[in-house]
Order: sequence, then structure tokens, then C-alpha cells
Amino acid sequence: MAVAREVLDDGAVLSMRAVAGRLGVAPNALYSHVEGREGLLDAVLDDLLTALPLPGPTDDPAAGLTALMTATHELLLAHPGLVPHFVARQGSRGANAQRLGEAMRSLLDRGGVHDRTAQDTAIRVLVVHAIGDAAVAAGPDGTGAIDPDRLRASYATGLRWLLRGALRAGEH
Amino acid sequence: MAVAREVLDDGAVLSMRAVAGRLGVAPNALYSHVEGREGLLDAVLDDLLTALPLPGPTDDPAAGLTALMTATHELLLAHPGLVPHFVARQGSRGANAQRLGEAMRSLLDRGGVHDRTAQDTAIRVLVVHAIGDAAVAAGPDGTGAIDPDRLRASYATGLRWLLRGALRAGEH
DNA sequence: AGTTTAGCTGGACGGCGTACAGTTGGCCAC
DNA sequence: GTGGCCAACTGTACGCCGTCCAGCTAAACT
Repeated sequence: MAVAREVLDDGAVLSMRAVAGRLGVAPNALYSHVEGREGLLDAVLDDLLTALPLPGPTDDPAAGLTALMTATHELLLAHPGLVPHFVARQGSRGANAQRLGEAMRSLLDRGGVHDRTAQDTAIRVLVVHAIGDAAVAAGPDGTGAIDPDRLRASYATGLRWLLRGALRAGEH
Repeated sequence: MAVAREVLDDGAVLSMRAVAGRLGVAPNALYSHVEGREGLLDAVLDDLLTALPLPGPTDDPAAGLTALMTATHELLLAHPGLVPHFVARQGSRGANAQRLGEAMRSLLDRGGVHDRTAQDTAIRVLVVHAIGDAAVAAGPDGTGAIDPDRLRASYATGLRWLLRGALRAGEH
């Protein structure tokens, strides 16, 4: 998995043969350890999510959500190679992803959004914003065409709008 | 191009060989008419955008933006096969895409957002929301795991939040 | 009638994910 | 110490992919 991360970090899409080659091993040897390419990507993805800092229970909901979503966005920007897979997986269904979902739900609840369906909507919108922004930023060839600073600024702006809408919707 | 649309509409990703096969033609024959697979996708994509109705100059800005973005979203949902390409192309840089960008800019301007950079940010955020939502909805196997009604509802909610933020930002 | 040329074919190259069968080498029970 | 087990690996192959090259053919233009 470490090698897989290496491979997809320094360019292009992850290929079994690339991982195997870097390990000095035949490509099919990987299949003893991993459930195909998708499985490998899933594993790398969920492993990566471990790095995200969960907000403490004392944090202000809006600040906590901002921090969490910004960290997610940064993480995706740092690993553009697996963003497409992240998109296809609809935000990943791994253990860590669900942990993050629960953290978001809790923050929303403390922010006044008590209805479960409303929480689901807010979570989906926020996640889509993070994933979508990173995906568009990643571009075709891996190198974003847009200035990174502008990119982060527009992401932050969108996030602010969404959070204002989401948290306001929970009042009453 | 019509055949290409057929192919990627009824499942899976578009392959040159599939298009050629459906045309009763050798795969390499396509290269006389199209600049590779990417070129074909670009052409199909931009052609598809022609179908989007431009808002009239009398429309209320918020309503116009809502209609335009909803139509875009629906169009992407209707053709999940090319959403990944749309993502990679950062919303497409074709002629029609630029026409739509101009329409959005004009609506924003009339909605009180006069600063050009602010317009760019708003456009980017709105487009990312539409593309991202459709991309996540498309899922891995082409069949979305989420109920379509819920999907549209959450998209509409996010869009409302974003527009409120974008248009309010233009006041003063 | 002769020449150009658009549009095709056959074949090939390199790359991909992955399945199947067979080999190897370390570990454990006896 | 020796026999057997088994995880990990290799060799090979299949079927897919995008794409390039050289050559053919038939229609269009001069």
C-alpha cells in the first residue's frame, strides 16, 4: 500500500503493473494480497483518511466543519491521482469515511440541524463540494490549470456559503 | 458523434472500438474524422451543451441561474458516461461551454455581483457543485446508489445555499 | 482519361487488468 | 531430520484498450 501511494502520487493513474514493477515482482503476485485494483484503491483511500484530524467535542460547530472540510479538501489536493476513484466511490464507504460522516453529523446536530434527513443533505452537499472541487482542480493531466491560491480561495468561499445555508436551515 | 452518444449512453465508458463496431467499421477508421478518443469526447460534450436553454435577458437573475444550473445538472445526470470526462475537462472549454459561462456572468452581474473575480469564483463554485454532484451520483458502475428524488432535492438545496451566498456577496 | 484524395482495411505495438496452473521456500508436526 | 503444508511468487495467456503505419479502393475533380 505504501508503494501504491508512491506510484499514484508521482503522477498518472495507478496501475497494477506499476506497483508490481516498483516492488520488483510480477503483476499478478499482487492478487494474493489485494482484491484487484479497485480493492487496492479502496484500501489506500481509506488508509489515507486516517490522517484527517477529527474535531474535538468542544469545537464550535461551524469552525469544526470548516476545519474538517478544509482538511479533506487539502488531502484530496495532495493526492490528485486517487480523486477519480474517490469520486466513483461516492466519497468512499470505508470505515474511516463513516467515522468522518459521524463526526460531521454530530457537528451539524450541535449546530442546530437535528433532523436526520437534513443532516444527510448537508453532509452530501459538503462532501460533493470538497470532492468536486478537488476533481475539477486535478484536471486531465494531473496538473491543475488554475492558480492554487485562487483555487483554495474559491473553495473556502463556497464552503462558507454552504455552511451558512446549512446551519441557518437548522434554526427552528 | 450520434453513435458515440448512443454508445456511452447505454452503459460503460466510451471506447473507440465500440463506436467503430456499431458503425460496422474498423476502429482506426475513426481517426480520419476525430482527433483521438479525447477529441471525440470533447466534441460530443460540447455538442450536448447546445441543448441547454440560455436564459432570456428579462429573467430574474436568481431564477435564471437556478434554471441554468438545474438544466446543466439534469443534462449530466442524463449522460453519466461522460461525466468523468466533463470533470477532467474542468467543465469543458468548448465554444458552448464558454457561451454558458458568459450567460452566468451576465446573470451574476445583473444580480449585483459586478466584480469580475467574484463572478469567476461564483461560477466556479456553481459549476463544481453541478459537476461534482452528477459525478458522485453517477457512481462506479453507472447506476447511482442514491434515490434520484433525494439526489435532486439535495442538489437543489445546495444550489439554493450557494446562490444565496453568491448573490448576497454582491450587495453593496 | 488521368490524377488526386478521402475514407477505409489489415496488421501491429505497447499497455492494461486479471485468471490459471505450476513452482519455490520457509515453517511446523512428527 | 524428514515429510508435508501452504503462502507467495512466476510464467503464460486471454481479452480488452488507444493508436500508428502502410496500402488499397473508389469517387471526385481537371
